[in-house]
Amino acid sequence: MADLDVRALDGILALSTLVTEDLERFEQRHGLSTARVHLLWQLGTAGPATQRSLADALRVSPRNVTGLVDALVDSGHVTREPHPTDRRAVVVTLTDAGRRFVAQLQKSHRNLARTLFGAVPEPRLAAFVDVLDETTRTFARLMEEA
Amino acid sequence: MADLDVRALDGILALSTLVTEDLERFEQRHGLSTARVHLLWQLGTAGPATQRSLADALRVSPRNVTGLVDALVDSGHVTREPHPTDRRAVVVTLTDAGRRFVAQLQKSHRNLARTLFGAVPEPRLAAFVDVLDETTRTFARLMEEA
DNA sequence: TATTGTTATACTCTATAACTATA
DNA sequence: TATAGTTATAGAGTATAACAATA
Repeated sequence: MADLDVRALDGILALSTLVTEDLERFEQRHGLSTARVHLLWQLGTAGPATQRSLADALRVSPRNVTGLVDALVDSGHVTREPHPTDRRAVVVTLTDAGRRFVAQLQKSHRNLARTLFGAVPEPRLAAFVDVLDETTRTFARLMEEA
Repeated sequence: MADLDVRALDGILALSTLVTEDLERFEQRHGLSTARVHLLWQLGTAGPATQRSLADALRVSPRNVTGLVDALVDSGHVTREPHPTDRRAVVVTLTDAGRRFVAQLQKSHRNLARTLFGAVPEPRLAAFVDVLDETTRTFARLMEEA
């Protein structure tokens, strides 16, 4: 049996893989890819945005955002609107269909959380979240230093 | 503050993202992509394999394996050897450089586990791993049913 | 001058289908 | 007939560089 810390890391990755696969099935049922769903999720949580700010938020190139927005305009999930004051920029906005999709995704996310952790007693789950939070903060700090 | 189960799920995904980014930096330092590293990792843990069995293990198409092996032969990490009994098949084997890379990757993995979880007291970490294991088993079972 | 977004180009990962050699 | 792997083709995601319009 591997060390406890390696088992913890492998466990995180295994569970994350299962969750990701579940998300991909959700995406496929809606005919959307992970990259496009990321963009929709970003719009859903942060509101309408220029392509430049989307590129920064998603940490991809502006050229990449052009392609993703093209596809999402074609599929009817977003629209390009003129920026009110900067005529170089466009504002990408969710359509009704886009908002419905994001709402379904959020609901699916909550359902998954309940399915996964609903049976874990509250004190154990609270301790679990604590370890997760501490570890994430520690790691983020270490990565900034390096 | 979101429900505890949603916080647990989001925490898993956030930590997994950080770990994945760390792995990608490691890969880039070695001039390898995630897909190629998966194949090397598979060879490192399960030993030499035919392309067909690699396609099954990685759950990608045989055609995809051809491309990945082509690239890894070019970069000197694997070789194609004739199959001892089946002249249709090739056996993909790690070179010395491939084995060194996998060994470094495993070492980096262990170091990361220690960095992440080394400061967590053993009883808390054991409880953490228990929740992780239970949740993963529950989820895997549910997905098989569906 | 600097910034926003697009066109041009290219690379990787991925898939399916048709094909060859072998089982 | 069935299987292992390759060639042919295609599409998505990603990147950089050059460019046009605007700030």
